[in-house]
Amino acid sequence: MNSAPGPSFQPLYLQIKDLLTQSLDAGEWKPGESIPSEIVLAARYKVSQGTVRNAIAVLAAENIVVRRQGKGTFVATHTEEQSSLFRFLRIRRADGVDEYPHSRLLDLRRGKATAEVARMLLLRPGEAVIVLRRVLEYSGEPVVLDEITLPAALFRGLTRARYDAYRGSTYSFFETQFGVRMVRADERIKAIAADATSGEILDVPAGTPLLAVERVAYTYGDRPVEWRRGLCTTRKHYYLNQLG
Amino acid sequence: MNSAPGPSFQPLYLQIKDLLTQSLDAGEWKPGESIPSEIVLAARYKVSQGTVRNAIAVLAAENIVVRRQGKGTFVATHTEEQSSLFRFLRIRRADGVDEYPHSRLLDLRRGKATAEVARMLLLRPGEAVIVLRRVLEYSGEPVVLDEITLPAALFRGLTRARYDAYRGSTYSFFETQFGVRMVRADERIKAIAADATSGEILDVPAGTPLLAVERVAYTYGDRPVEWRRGLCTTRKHYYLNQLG
DNA sequence: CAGTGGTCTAGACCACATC
DNA sequence: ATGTGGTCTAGACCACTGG
Repeated sequence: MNSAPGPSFQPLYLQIKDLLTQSLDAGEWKPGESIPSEIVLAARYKVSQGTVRNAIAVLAAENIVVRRQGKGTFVATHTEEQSSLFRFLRIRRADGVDEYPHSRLLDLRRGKATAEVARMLLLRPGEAVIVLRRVLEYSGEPVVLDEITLPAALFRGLTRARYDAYRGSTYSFFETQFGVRMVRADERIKAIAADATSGEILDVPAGTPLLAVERVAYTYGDRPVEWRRGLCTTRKHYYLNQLG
Repeated sequence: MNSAPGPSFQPLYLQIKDLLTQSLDAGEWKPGESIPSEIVLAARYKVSQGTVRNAIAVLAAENIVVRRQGKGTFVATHTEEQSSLFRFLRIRRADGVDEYPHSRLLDLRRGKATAEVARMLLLRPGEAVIVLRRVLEYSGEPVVLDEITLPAALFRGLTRARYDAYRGSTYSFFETQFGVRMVRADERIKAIAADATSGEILDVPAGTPLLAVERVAYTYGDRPVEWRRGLCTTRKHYYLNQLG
């Protein structure tokens, strides 16, 4: 069933991968659900099972889907899977204990995209955004002060009450409540001095060195949908990174 | 040619991968050289070409080898390959220009492993180590102050003169001069204040916030062979990380 | 041209999960 | 027992490299 070379020079399995990605993006299969079996997909796309396997292998390597022997292939989710709980959270306790922090929302406001945010999120300057400020607490102690900027168009109905009512990680919240699934992010880290405001919130003196972590997060198709800046005390915590 | 299940429950291709890793570790093929073709390896190990492909695919995913269509499969190296120039160097210029820094060695001394270093490098406390201090300069400006601790047993003959004489990255130096190839590293990042010494070297006032990046680097078989602590000014630079 | 890795297929069997 | 993904094989052909 080898398709003719055609105008596209992409290998078949990457074309299949793109088709699967489109279906995922369109919501044909939702996070946590299983996608059709390899045999069914092979019939659907008129290719061999091996080619489908190859396509799915790429999606699995990108953490878009998760394969479970004997059960099926599932759309990855931020909701379950402790394994990926720390995929987008690199702050760890210095004493080595694994702890997932509690989030406390400080405020939520609607505003217009600044030039910088508009550039990062590919919005028009002045386009409507939602800005959340929150604190991440480990064992009750404030450690991270986050400012999260979101395109309002994608997060209609996001209110303080809904955020507070949700149990789970932020990306789980975005995924289940707004259908926006984060698949990738870039971070830029600097060291800065705490100012009066952030120092007070994080319970450190002004001037204390903090990690400043700026993040752009992307959904399917490399579309940026979140801009974030976190200030983090590293008195009892550190940022963990694995270089492969 | 399916081998009997045997006492090992590992799939064949992972067993092949381990055999290849052993050969790499033993220096049968050196960095930059090509390994035998898939067909030759399949004959050598009495398995099908597909199984060898699978084994090599894992090694390629771990950046242990590099596959080049039409040419062969090569042992990855820190010496060539601009693509991997920044794999272990995450500090970038804030203005976006790609620049590889120049290294200036401050001093090199021999000493004994402290308890902390011994634990990190799996040495006996007091075992001989070599400690390098150096500055990374971008466009002539000091940006990173590194302290690098190495097990003396693996780096015999490492002298200031040899370090200064070498042209290329540090890991390229280790690889070509001492046969120690880094394949993986863990980093822990904190924000600290510059003290008088580091401030002077990095040309910032004491108290300036700096990134403190601690690294343990590993060679084949997850053996730790380098401990490093870098202090980095983030006035014109940042630490880049990609979360996948 | 020959040799390499890259893709695709078809089929067999294994390991695991579920009923 | 059935269905899933995981492994392994054998063979064909494609795309790229270099003599």
